[in-house]
Amino acid sequence: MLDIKMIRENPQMFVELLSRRGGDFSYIYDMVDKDKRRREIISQVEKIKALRNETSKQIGLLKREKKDASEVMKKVENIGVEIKAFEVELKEIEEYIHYNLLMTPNIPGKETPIGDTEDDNIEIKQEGTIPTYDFEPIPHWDLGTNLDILDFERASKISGSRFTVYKGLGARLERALINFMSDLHAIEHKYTEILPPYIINKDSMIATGQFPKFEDDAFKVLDERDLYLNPTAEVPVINLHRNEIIPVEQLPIRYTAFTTAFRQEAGSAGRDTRGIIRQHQFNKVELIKFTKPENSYKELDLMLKDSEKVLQLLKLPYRVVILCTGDLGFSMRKTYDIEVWLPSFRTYREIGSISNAEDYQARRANIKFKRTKDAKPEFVHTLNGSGLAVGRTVVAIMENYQQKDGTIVIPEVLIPYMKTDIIK
RNA sequence: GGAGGAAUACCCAAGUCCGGCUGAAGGGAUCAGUCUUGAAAACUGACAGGGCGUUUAUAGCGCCGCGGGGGUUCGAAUCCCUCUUCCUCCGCCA
Repeated sequence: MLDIKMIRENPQMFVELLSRRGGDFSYIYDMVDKDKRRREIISQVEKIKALRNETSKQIGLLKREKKDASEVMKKVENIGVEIKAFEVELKEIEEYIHYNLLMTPNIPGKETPIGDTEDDNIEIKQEGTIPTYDFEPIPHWDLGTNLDILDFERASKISGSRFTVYKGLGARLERALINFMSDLHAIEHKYTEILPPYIINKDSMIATGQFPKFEDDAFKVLDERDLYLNPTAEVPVINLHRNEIIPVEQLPIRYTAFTTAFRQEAGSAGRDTRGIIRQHQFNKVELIKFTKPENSYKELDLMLKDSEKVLQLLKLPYRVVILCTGDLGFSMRKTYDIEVWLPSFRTYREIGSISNAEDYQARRANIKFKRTKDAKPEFVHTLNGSGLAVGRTVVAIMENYQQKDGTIVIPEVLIPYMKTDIIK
């Protein structure tokens, strides 16, 4: 979340920056007014409390000396009532401010281009050559059904729409990619591997920014506890350090985590209904970093390179874009999307997203570090990126490596994991 | 699922029955110093942090803080309610 202290210094600047995302943020001014009232009340209440503490101490002294304290006690009797009245108002104001801060997205960074839709994203690089075919490339859902490695019909029997059964070498391809990506990041790129819980509490969802605004996107566990299915490894892994002061020598912390992610896709009805591009359940290998503020953009670019490496090794053509303000995620200051070429779509599709939240999530999650033993704690910067979405990588391999006879050649780096060089 | 027990500062731990000189004893670890060529030992000293408010201020002062939240009271680590986590035993289970 944003810092109310900084907002009150310059509210119009925050309103202007937030408006770049689209929407009305004029309520910020009201928050600043409420914050002023909040501080007034605190000053008053604390004066009264100081008096009460002092007087109570006197009562204690008198009683210990077996003296009569009833007169002094009468004097303070009503102090509690007075405090309570102030605290009712204070609580109301604080809840208002806190809720609005939770509902307010991050301000876009300087390098985030202003725009409304993904059409305003800026392409910064293309890599790999788009393959040409002497036949009409077919979409992955047909390839998968023909090869009997993806089973959509039976998946809907078991679970419903937007679920898929992987079968035979299809299942092995998914598993091979999970291992290939995890090995690359954990062993080659030196990220510490994490295997987190997939069921997550509400505090964690609030800390990374999913809640309260996007509660509809999560699968809720039917249980008296407030528990939800993991929507992305970003949530459990950032929350590893919630309410912690990280020893400065540990920074930067780099984690990689394979998780299965679950999403309602509530706002995507009718989009990508065929195939496995958009599923309620999908696998992802994620990269997460905690850094000092001054290093976060350097680490962001390194993270982008680590993600790109997956596609380079798989020899898949892709491009990188910078998301514009209208496409930027709620908690993020700056985001790169990696988009892979899909022949049957004749376009690039998102396969990974690499973002810097700066201190936005750290402030929500209360994650700090101290430069020295006596220094004041500062918020870390949090970064997260895909490394990559596994299901979409399966799609990219199937489509880009398809042959005229309907078979799929396995990329060389995956052969040790697949124990075969072709799916037929 | 059943029956008990516990949560105090970096760690261990006293205090909780019987509320007030406990804003938290004591020990360990750590840091600094004395001694030493250096180190160890011994001795001396420091050692609650974090948030909030006020403020030019990482100075002062104040408020909060003994697992979290709430309550009783002039006053709560101590009493009451509630939640969470951990431990022991029984049952069940991959």
